[in-house]
Amino acid sequence: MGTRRRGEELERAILQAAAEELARSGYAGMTMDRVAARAGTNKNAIYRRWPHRAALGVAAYRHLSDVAMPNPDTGTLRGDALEMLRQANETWSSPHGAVLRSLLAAAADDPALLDLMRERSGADTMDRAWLAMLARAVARGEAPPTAVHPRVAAAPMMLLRAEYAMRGIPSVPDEVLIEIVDEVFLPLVRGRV
Amino acid sequence: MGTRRRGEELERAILQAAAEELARSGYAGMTMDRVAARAGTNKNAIYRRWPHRAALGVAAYRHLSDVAMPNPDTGTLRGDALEMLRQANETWSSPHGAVLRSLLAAAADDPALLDLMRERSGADTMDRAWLAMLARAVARGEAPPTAVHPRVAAAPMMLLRAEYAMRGIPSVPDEVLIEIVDEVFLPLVRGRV
DNA sequence: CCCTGTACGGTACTGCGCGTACCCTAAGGG
DNA sequence: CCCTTAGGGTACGCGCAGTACCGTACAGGG
Repeated sequence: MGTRRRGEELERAILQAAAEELARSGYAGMTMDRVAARAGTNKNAIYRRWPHRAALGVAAYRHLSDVAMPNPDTGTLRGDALEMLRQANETWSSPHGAVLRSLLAAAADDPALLDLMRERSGADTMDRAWLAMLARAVARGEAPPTAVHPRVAAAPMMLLRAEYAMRGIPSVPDEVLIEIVDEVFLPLVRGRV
Repeated sequence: MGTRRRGEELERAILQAAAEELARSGYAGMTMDRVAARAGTNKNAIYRRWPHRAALGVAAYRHLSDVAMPNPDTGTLRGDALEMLRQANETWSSPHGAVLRSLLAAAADDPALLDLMRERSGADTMDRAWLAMLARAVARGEAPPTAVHPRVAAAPMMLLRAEYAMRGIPSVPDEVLIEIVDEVFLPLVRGRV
């Protein structure tokens, strides 16, 4: 048979297959044999590139997602915060987000996965976006300067994440996002004198 | 050999063995074979009582834990909140908490486990304790009446939980608890006018 | 244009863990 | 005292991670 794929081409095929398996069965259901079969190759070619399943999982996730970091500027702190949460909620509810959640869940029992996820998680970038948002609010006189604080910036996303962890999974209703902003985030900003 | 255990006695022995395995290796590392061996019996006796590993895991967890709900009354809102967080942190850092976290992690991939855990999580009781705490602060004139709100009450524990999810595992340092109280919880209470 | 090293493909195998089947044997109630 | 019931011993079947071996196509240098 003429064409035997090599190098880049094969690697893309494997990542594609792994991503499809992730989307279909989650990380727990992604088996090396099925990935190999779907890619039309065998486990050898996979293990020659990634040392274990966790590495492949993270690589496949990276392959299908280049998440654009949102940076809304609606003119009000409330509008910006709500927009950030809505975009995050949308991302995490999507099939793509299901993959991410599945990886995060698995990471709790798999230190290798946890390390791999931490660097790629984009949490830092997210925090910076929130801090920038707060700085703009301060510049507008909408918030006291003391509101620009890492814990304040990280709180809303953490609450949203905890909401996901508590409910089964699917999607957090918009009312919850509004409550997080109106009952927690804005009072918190206001209270930091 | 004269004595062959039956019924209640055997069941307690199995649960005890399962709890010890949970404490030693977490849920992911609790194997049916080892539980059977430690209990001095075989998998037959286990599967006759619980349909699958998840059921045994939850049953074993219940067997070794009747968590006392803390209800501190230090005289100040700050003292109460810090005490609640410290006790939660201690519980979750303990072997017992490790078991709980391990079960929760596994629950993300195992719907049966998730259902079993939800009823036993004690989240409601926890929220009530925080609301009572806030009500006392209001009575002392330490907080505005509007601060008594479910989202406010739930926020600190959610932040602590998110902190656990982010870091690898072991224990959240006390400084973080203090920051959650001083930089988030108290300003939040103050800002709810 | 051949020759050789390297990567791919095929396959088989170890090790482990869940869940099941089968058969023998001790308990203990009628 | 016997007969049903439940425990004990053991051996499976199955699926999956990761490894080993070997033959073979491909690329690139001579």
